[in-house]
Amino acid sequence: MPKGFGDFVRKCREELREQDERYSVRQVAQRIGVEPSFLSKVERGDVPPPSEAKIVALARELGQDPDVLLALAGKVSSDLQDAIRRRPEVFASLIRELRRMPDHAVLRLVREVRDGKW
Amino acid sequence: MPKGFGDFVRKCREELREQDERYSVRQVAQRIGVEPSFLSKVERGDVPPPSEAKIVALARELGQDPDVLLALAGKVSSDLQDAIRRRPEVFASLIRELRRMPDHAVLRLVREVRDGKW
DNA sequence: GACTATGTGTACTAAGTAGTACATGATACA
DNA sequence: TGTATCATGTACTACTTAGTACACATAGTC
Repeated sequence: MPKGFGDFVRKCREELREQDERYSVRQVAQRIGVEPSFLSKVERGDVPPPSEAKIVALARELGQDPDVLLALAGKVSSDLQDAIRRRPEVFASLIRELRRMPDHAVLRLVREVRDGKW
Repeated sequence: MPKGFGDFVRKCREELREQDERYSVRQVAQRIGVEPSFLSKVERGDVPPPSEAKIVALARELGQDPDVLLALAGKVSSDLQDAIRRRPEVFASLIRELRRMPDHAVLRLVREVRDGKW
């Protein structure tokens, strides 16, 4: 783990804390359902990032995109994995094809699909 | 694991074996770099599917699509996961958008991208 | 100056992952 | 009839995951 996860979480939490006392390690830990010492170690990169469920809870708590936080933790949301596993050839070829495309190209694709031309 | 993985591997291997003696548990195990007893247990669902590397080697050996075999094992190829992790928002929205689309729609998309219209 | 909250250090654990090593009994063949 | 090959059963292990439990030192506060 390239240590980005813990730093990011700590930064987010401390920023929120400037406005609201309820964003201490202890209180956030309690709200997402882990021990304070564990969250402390996670933030300092002392232990690897927690499970997907806790990361999603943390993202909620910090007002961050769960997929981004999961990515920082080196993970991919299990519902995305499910989608790929259900149709491996299709999604594998799609992702490999788009891997090297710039963001705006992929996003244009998303919008076209969403606008029902398919 | 819904037990499909082992059965599928065994079926593939035994089919190949009708033509070629070299597809015994022992010899295949040796070629993919595991103990025969381990492959035997894998095929019978006695233990969970092996690591990604072994599954890919097995797919090669059996002439199967690695992504399909990985999917049967409940996994997603790590290079696909990497692609998603590098741009979580983009790929997450893309996959969630396409999740409920029929195969032919997604494949048409793949072809259009490949044909450089983007 | 006792009380409380805060962040952190130490020690431990239960379950899962990914196999190896070796022994056994059956089968084939020469 | 030995020997080589086959599939499989039993036992064990090192590593990782995902945390808990509790003690500790510090800082504010009533």
